[in-house]
Amino acid sequence: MSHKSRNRMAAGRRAHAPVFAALGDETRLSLVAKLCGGRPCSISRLTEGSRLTRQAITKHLCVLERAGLVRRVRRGRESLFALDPEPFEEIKKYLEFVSEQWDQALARLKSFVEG
Amino acid sequence: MSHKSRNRMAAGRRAHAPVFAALGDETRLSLVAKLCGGRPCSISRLTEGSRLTRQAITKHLCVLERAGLVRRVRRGRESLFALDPEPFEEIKKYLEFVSEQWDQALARLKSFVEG
DNA sequence: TTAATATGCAACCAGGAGGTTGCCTAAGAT
DNA sequence: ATCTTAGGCAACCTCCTGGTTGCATATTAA
Repeated sequence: MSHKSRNRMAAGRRAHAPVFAALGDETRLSLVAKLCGGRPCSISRLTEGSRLTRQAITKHLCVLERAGLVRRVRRGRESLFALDPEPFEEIKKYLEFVSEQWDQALARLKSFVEG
Repeated sequence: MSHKSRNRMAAGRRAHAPVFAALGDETRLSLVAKLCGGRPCSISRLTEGSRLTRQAITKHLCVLERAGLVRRVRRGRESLFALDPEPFEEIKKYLEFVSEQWDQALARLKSFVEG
């Protein structure tokens, strides 16, 4: 692997780790699921049906926001949150890259064994 | 959305959250990157070039192992670790599902506005 | 104006995560 | 048999995380 490629991968790690971390929590995954509906939701609305406090949900939303997975826009007295699909696409590409590397490595090992 | 579908999604969250969490750390992503090479690596080998202790790396490997991202096999006095691509595929599918839901929701909103 | 709703802010707490050190055991190498 | 290397185990520390409660503030509704 080239130096450039290695640096790119290291940069990718720094960028992707927070996104993975933000998704690494059941509560936050359920928030993401609710926001998949397409229409922005207020904090109160997102808290409905949860056993957690509004503040707990707020914190989780902040985590998602810091990771860029969600955007907040203030409307009147409420904070509306909506999904941002871009980071999802990013880490999907990253996972595809990992799979690809893995497959190529296996192919090399196979040809080495056979050759 | 149907009840079945909702239950399936909740089960998916329970299954996927730990995987995302395991990937939500730069050190562990770099370990994954090294293991993408295809050949199993010992703990000492994976520690080489890191500023962390062998024990720290061991802990990270245990996290990856608990999440199913990595498999350990003992050979002589060393523990060899290899990637398991299956969980990667799983969360990739999950991300694709999220994107899909999002796109469909957007399409519905669009037709609602236009109609 | 007054009441109700939606949110923000801060303090606080328990537990877990990431990391270190020290010591012990097992397996190769000489 | 002895030395060296790879790894496991446990204690310990610090900081972050997930969660709570209490109170303050800004809108909206009556």
